[in-house]
Amino acid sequence: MRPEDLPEIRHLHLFRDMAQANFESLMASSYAQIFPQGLEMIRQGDPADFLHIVLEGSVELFAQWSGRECTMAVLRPVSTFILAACIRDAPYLMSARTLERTRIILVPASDLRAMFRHDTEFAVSVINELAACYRSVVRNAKTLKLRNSRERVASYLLRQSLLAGGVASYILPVEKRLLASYLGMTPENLSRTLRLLEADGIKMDGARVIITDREKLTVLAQPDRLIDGSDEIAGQTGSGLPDR
Amino acid sequence: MRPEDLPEIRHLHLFRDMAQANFESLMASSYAQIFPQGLEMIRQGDPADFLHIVLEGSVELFAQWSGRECTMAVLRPVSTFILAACIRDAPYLMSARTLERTRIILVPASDLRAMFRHDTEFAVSVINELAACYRSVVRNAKTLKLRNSRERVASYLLRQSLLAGGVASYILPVEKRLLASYLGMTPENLSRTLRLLEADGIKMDGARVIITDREKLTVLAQPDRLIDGSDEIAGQTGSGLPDR
DNA sequence: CGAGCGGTTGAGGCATGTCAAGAGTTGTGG
DNA sequence: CCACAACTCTTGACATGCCTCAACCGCTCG
Repeated sequence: MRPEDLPEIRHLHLFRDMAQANFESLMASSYAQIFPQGLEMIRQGDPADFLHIVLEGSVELFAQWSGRECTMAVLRPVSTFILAACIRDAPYLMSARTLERTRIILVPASDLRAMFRHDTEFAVSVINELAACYRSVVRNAKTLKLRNSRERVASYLLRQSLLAGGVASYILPVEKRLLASYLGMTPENLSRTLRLLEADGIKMDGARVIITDREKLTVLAQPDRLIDGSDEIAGQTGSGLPDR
Repeated sequence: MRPEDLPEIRHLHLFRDMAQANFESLMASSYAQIFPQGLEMIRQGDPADFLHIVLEGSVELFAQWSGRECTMAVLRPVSTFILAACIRDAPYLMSARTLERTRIILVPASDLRAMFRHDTEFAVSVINELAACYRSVVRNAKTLKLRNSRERVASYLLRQSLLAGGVASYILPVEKRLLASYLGMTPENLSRTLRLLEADGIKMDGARVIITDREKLTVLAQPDRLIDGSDEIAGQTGSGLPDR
C-alpha cells in the first residue's frame, strides 16, 4: 500500500472516527492490489474474507441466477463494499468485477470483526455505515416495485443532474447497457425509453444527457426524498449507481 | 409493560448479549402499546423516534409513491423493525400498519443510540442485526430483478414449505392480496399464476398449499441459498414475508 | 339479510422482453 | 496505419408477460 493512500481511506466515514493506533493496526494487515479491466474479483457464494476499498477505477456489483445476470451497483473511489458479508462471516450475495483497471485495498474480515469489538468509535461507524447501506437498498427496492421503467429512467436522469449540482447537461457515468441492467430493463428498452423521453424534457446525444425542460421531467419523475434521497453521508461516493 | 414480556425481548439476538443492567435501563424508558387492527402506526417520512418490537399480532411494512402502494414485509412476534431509521435519526422509508390487534414495545431511539456507545456487546449485536437486515433486502432485490413472477411465486411457496420443516402442505401465512403485493404483482395475476402452477407440482385449496410434486416445483423454482437463504440468525422471525 | 371485502375469472390492452439486423465505435494485431 | 473483430447502441418486427377493468362468487360481519 502506498503511504499517500492512508489519508484517503482515513477520510471515509467508516474509518474517520476510530483511534489512530487502531486505524494503523488495521491498515498494517491490509494490502493493495491492482486488477485489470473486466476481472471478476469476487464470485457470489464465495466466503467473505476481505473488506474491499476502491481507491482508483470502478467496480460493478452484480448478481446471477439461473443463467441471468443483473447489475446491482457501480462503485467508484473512495468507497467500501461487501461490508455486511464480512461482518456476518457469510458468503457474498453478489459478484464483483472491475469496469476498468482498478486499485483495491483488502482488509482482512477477521481483523475487521476483532476491531469493532475493541474500538467503540469504530463500532459506531460500522453501525452508521450499515444502516445507510440498508436504507439505500430499501430505496432501490421501492423504486423497482413502485415505478415503471419510464419513471425509473426519468428519476435516474433527474437525480444525476441534481447530484452534479443541478446542471442542465452531463455525461452518463456508466454505459447504457449497464444502466439498463441497474434499472431493471433491457438495453433495447432503455434505448427506446430514452427516445420517448424527448417528449418529457430529455434529449440524448450519445452518452450526453441534456435536460431541455426540467419542469416537465420533474412532473414525470416525481422525485421523492424517501426514494431518491441519499441519507447525506452516503454522498461520499461519486458513483452513478449507489447502494453497496 | 408486563414483566413477562422482558424474557421474550431479552431473547432476541439484538438484546441477548448486552449487560443486564443496560438492558433493564433500556426497558425502563420503553413502554408497551396496543394497536387495533388496520391502524397505520408509522407513516413513511415521519422522524424515527422509536424502535418497535412486535410482541403479539402482526405488522405490515409498506411503501407508497405517487398514489401506488406495495408491501415490503410482514413482521410477526418476536421481532424488531425500523432499526436503521432510528440509528440514522432519519425519516422512516416505509410505513407500518397492524394486520390484527397488535402489541408493540416502543424503545426511544435516542436511548438506543446512547446505549450502543456505552455497551460494546450491544453495539456488536446491532452490527450483526443490521448486516443481516441488509443482506435480507439484497436477496429481495435479487429475486425481483432476476426472477419473473411465476418463478417468484414458486420459490416463495417452496421456501415456506422448507421453513415449516419440508411439509407437503401448509396454510399461507398471509392473505393472497398481500402476498401478491410483496411478490411485486397484482392479486389477479397471483391468482392466475397459482392456477397455472398446478402444472408444476402445486395445488391450492383456499389458503392451503399442497405440494403435489416437489421435484417438479424445485426444477422451476431453482432455490438458491444466495436468494432464498436466510443467514440463519434471521430465522428468529416466524414471518411469512421477511426482511426488516 | 345486505354490505363489504377477498378471491377468481375473462377480455382486452399496454409494457416489456426477444430476436434480428445494421450503424457506429473501440481496440488489436498485422 | 489499416483491416478486422468485438462490442455498444439503435431500430424494427414480433411475442408475451403483466396489468386494467369488469363481473361474479363466497365469506364474514355488522
